[in-house]
Amino acid sequence: MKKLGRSFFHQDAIKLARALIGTILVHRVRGKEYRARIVETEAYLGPNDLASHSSKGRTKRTEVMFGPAGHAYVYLIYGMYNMFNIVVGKTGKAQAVLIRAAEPLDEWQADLSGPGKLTRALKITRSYHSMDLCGDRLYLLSGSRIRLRIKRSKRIGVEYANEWKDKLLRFYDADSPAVSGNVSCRTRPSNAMLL
DNA sequence: GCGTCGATGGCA
DNA sequence: GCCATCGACGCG
Repeated sequence: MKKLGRSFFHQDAIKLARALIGTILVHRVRGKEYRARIVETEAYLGPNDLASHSSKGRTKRTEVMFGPAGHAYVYLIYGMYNMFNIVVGKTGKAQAVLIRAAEPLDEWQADLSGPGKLTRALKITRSYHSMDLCGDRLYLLSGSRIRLRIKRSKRIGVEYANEWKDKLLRFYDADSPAVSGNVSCRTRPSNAMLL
């Protein structure tokens, strides 16, 4: 498994949202290392995409999305949840991929089956906003993609986005119990436990 | 197993 | 006054 570098993140948001499924998110903090396999993402395509925060234009919060790829876009939603996104695509296109769900790896037990639950368990807070993901603190590793079945659907929670609300920009591992809204992830052991 | 609803704070 | 959410509650 190789650390994913800058050029990986320069790909278009749709390609990348798909390519990120099965990769490993690594967070090193206070002497510990948390690793999780990403199983669900959403692509946000830039200022034309009414579901994307970059459609509001450049603000203090969205500024990082207009910069180079491979940085974190983290924001607070509903007063209590942090959303973790990766800035992707060509510089200035203001595209991002939201990381929505993952499976914990190693001996670590956690419920990462939703974007708010994922950041809470992985301890990704707003202090990570604009962090370079090509560093040593929070980064990605290529994962195994054999027998990977990726499905797509409309994005979650963007009903306000007019003609953009139904576009198939959510990607998920069809065989993962940790995909958000999947009831079986609460009644059945995770893939990691079955080994 | 479902639908509904309240929490809670930054942002435009 | 919105929200790229979650979890608790009531139902029958």
